[in-house]
Amino acid sequence: MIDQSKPLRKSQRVDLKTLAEELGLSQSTISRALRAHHSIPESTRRRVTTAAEKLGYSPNVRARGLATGRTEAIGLVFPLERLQLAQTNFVDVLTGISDVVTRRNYSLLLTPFSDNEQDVLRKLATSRTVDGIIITRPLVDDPRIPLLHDLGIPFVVHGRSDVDLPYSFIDIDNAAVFEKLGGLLLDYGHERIAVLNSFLRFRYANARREGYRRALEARGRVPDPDMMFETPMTEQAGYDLATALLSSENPPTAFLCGSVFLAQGVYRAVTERGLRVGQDVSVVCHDDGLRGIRPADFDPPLTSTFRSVREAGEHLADILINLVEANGNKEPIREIAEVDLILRDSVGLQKPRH
Amino acid sequence: MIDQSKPLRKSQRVDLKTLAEELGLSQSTISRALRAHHSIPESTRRRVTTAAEKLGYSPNVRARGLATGRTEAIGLVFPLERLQLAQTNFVDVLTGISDVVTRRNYSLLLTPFSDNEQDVLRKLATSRTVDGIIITRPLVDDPRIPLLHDLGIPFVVHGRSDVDLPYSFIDIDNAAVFEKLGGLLLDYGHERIAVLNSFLRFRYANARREGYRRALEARGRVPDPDMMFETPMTEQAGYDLATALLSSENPPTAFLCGSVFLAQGVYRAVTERGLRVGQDVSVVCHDDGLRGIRPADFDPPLTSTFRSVREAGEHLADILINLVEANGNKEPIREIAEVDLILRDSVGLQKPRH
DNA sequence: CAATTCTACGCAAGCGCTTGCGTAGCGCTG
DNA sequence: CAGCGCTACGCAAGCGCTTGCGTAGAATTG
Repeated sequence: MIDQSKPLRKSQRVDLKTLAEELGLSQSTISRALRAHHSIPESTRRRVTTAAEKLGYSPNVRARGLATGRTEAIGLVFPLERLQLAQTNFVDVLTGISDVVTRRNYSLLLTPFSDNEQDVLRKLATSRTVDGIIITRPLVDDPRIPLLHDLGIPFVVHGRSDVDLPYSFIDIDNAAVFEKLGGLLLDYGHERIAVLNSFLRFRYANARREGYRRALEARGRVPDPDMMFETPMTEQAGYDLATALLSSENPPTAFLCGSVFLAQGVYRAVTERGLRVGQDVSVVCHDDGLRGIRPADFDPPLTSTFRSVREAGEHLADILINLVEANGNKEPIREIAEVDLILRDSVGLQKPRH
Repeated sequence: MIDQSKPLRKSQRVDLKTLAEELGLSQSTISRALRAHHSIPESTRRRVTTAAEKLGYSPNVRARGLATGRTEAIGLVFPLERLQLAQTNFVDVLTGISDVVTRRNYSLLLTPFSDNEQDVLRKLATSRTVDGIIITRPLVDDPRIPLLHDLGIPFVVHGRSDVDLPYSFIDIDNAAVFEKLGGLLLDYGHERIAVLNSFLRFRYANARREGYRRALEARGRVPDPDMMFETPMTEQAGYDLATALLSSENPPTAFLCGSVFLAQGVYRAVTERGLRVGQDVSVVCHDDGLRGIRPADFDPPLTSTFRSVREAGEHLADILINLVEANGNKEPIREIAEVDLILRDSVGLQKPRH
């Protein structure tokens, strides 16, 4: 344990001044050398960087932030329960964000809230803790967007909102999701389709409903309000609903689910009643590509639309950081990704009723 | 949309100076008033706070941080894959941490790394981005601990390491976990017990092995190296291993699993072979109390030791923040929590072999 | 070789906040 | 009413960094 090779005197705070004295240069030169300013010749630059390395110098981000107005950190604001719930796509989004943030040498400030989101956002923005903000799951008409817009901080939304402001978002074509999924079931002859959607206050759920309506309309039909449900996107909810519906007097022959978790619950209910998915009952859903739950592994494999929410996370972070670094000289980014409909074995022709 | 009640001129940066001019006071007074310094009378304090509220002032954390040396943020450093994997207790720990951090008005800096953890830690500490650091899953002899210790930044470890330094940690008695679990199986007469442990480089896995050894020893027996496994803590790993073992010529009659995921896999393997857990094969595990996977809901309910890893997370954050606020005038906190052994129905007497 | 242009670096003013020290002006006391 | 201690506040020096502007001295030019 006798190790004299330790390069730095322990916990002696080493700052620019120290470095400057050590090298007989001014702070400005050191600073510029470290930031690779062009006015500094390669030779001294190297001298500086090696000295910095040796002394274990790394700039005080608070001071730098004060001077530059930049933090090199972005914030992710979300309701705490999205972390608490087991069945959520949040962690997958987080993973994507986290990945890019790390790669681009930024920091990620996790900012959960319980009930006072507006305050949290306002404080995060005005305290200049972060350079930009990501928010998720926008409502149909989301007040956070005008708020952040007024606050003048770069932000990007995972999903969009029907707000007439120039903000950045990425989204998938949620109307297309339910239009494709619904259309498939209709084309297979299903007449009673249970639609398990999320809560309509969320823009994406709303769009999905509209997409389903279009699928019906294109085939000369109209929605049956009794078959449209707003429900949490959990296995249990799917199970409960499916169980109830299947034992009703006029049970659905197909289920259109907003998430894999719902579909999972529906599978369980169907199986439990001795029925067979894909034969007696058809099931489809939208798949976010979550870790650990893959439609292809269902029995039978589950037909679904697909778009990786983790990639969405990566994208969000990239867009936001670009926005930040462009310093406001950048048009809002608005991306609507296509979804793929992947046919597997969970859909069959509607059987004649007996 | 004609709303003249908007309280603040949009995005005009409002700082201490602005406030000071607005109120005809000095910056110092404003600052002290906002921090509720005793030399400021209640009356002016109120005047200041209401003005601050009205103008939407919140202090620039970078500047404050520079002046005070505090960030009011803590960092969580972890390998990125702990987020990527579906089966991990990491998100539960994170949830606990996140909860407390929010409650105590701190920020949480998520700092994943891919391969250069030491650098990340060093940079995080010396750049003064955070006031303290949480690290997880220590090795038997973990180099991060001396590093952080030398760096002189407050930190706390989730789990402990056999390093002779005064650092803070919380842990469970992992030896007791496998001693209890193993003892139970032994007392039920099992002779061939497959032990599915994590990798021994981790201190906790090591301690567990030792605990199991003690359980054996107390009953006059010695470990069978062929029955001790180091494996990822996933369902698939549990399934694969159990499948292989059950079809070997001298199959185990019991499985001691390090995690619920492993146990889940073992259940699947057992069931698939037409055997019955609790009758033909016994299974026990340690349960971290993860979201969405509860031993009590297994079929049959799974006997396990229990300690909530989410509470551990809460605890970690609390301890670290206390440490930070004590400013180094605080002895290291070392807590080793008890685990409860909860008997359910997954253990039966060893059947006589036929 | 004087005039000019670079090259390589230094000065010093912030960034927005905290805080040790100082000081008017007030009400008391004796 | 001089002397005193408070009360309520202001001054100004940082915290560690960035950056616009300035300037020696070397290199280049005609």
